[in-house]
Amino acid sequence: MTSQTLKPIYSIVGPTASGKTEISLDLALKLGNAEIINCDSVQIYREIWIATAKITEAEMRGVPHHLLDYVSPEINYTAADWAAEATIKISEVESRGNIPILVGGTGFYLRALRQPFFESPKTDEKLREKLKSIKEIKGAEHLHRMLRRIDDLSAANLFPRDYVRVMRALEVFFQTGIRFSELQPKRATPPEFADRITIFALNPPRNLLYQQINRRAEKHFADGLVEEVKLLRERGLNDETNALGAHGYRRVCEYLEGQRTLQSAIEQTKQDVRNYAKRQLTWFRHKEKVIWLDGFGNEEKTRAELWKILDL
RNA sequence: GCAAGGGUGGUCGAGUGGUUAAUGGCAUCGGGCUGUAAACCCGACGGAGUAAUAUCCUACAUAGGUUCAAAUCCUAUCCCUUGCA
Repeated sequence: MTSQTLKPIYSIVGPTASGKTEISLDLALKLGNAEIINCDSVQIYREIWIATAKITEAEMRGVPHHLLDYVSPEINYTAADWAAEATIKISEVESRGNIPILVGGTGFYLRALRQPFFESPKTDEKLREKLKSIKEIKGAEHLHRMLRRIDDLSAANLFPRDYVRVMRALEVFFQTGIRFSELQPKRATPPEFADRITIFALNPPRNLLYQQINRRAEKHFADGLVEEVKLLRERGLNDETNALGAHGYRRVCEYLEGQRTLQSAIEQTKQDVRNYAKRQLTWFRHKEKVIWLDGFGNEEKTRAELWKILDL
């Protein structure tokens, strides 16, 4: 089969605030038979709107959107959960004769889809709580020492303070009795469609991107981010959830707890998002084979470049 | 005007005669990351130079001085903060 006859799947990635939504929507409209699948780890959550820059019904202009705004914010969703859902969505879209476009900034999710994880158990929340309290009391390094005793190889590959990964390795062992390092080489086979995905990555000039991020953070606060968080908390949503851990939300929580001023919450949010954007770029530079589009997604020249590549 | 305390690298902030471009935080840049990923973690970070060393510059408000040696002590000047007028 040549690339001409393969059914294409497109993906638009890039740092936050680079204009992924705009360009992917236009791509979908130009293709005429495309459906968008969200690939952003925070936009999946319901009820958190303002600081996620979620597209509205009206803005979708008739293009079907999937895996958007569908998970309850109490749930701590994972990359594996998303990958499983996305796999199903892709086949559904294609069975309708349509083209899937994966859009979002979470490189790790995209990777979980294209190169699935090895077989390992779901998170045991109770166990995680237990490990967390050990970390609080004895420090991250103590967890690393525990890991060294049961799985020296994994421990050697992880920094002592990287407790998120150390905890996962410990959890896998406690839940299965098998060392994480033994499981790790047992890669699952990639899905059939993995090689059919063409990834485009937006790459606006760094300084302009940072400016855009700052403006957007200001706007989110002006649009009532604080009120949104207040409502969610009044409804009993815990600050510890992934959903409230998102940029902006976490800083508003701190503000509402009296730990910082409103102004400092705004400034820190800007900073968080800028740092995040840089990490996203690092990911796409090294982890995925992407076609770079220099510029914002809402710029004419960026679009023109994409249409040219796709011969549209 | 008087009194007291200050002026340190992009920024905040330690240091208060003696390895050393100067602890640490932040920013910035680079990187890692297989079930928390908008998370978590690691590295570089005065300038020039080298593949890397070496080496050479320039630095703790400014100008002098003391000393073998000064961001650190002294003098003058400029500026800042607070208190009293």
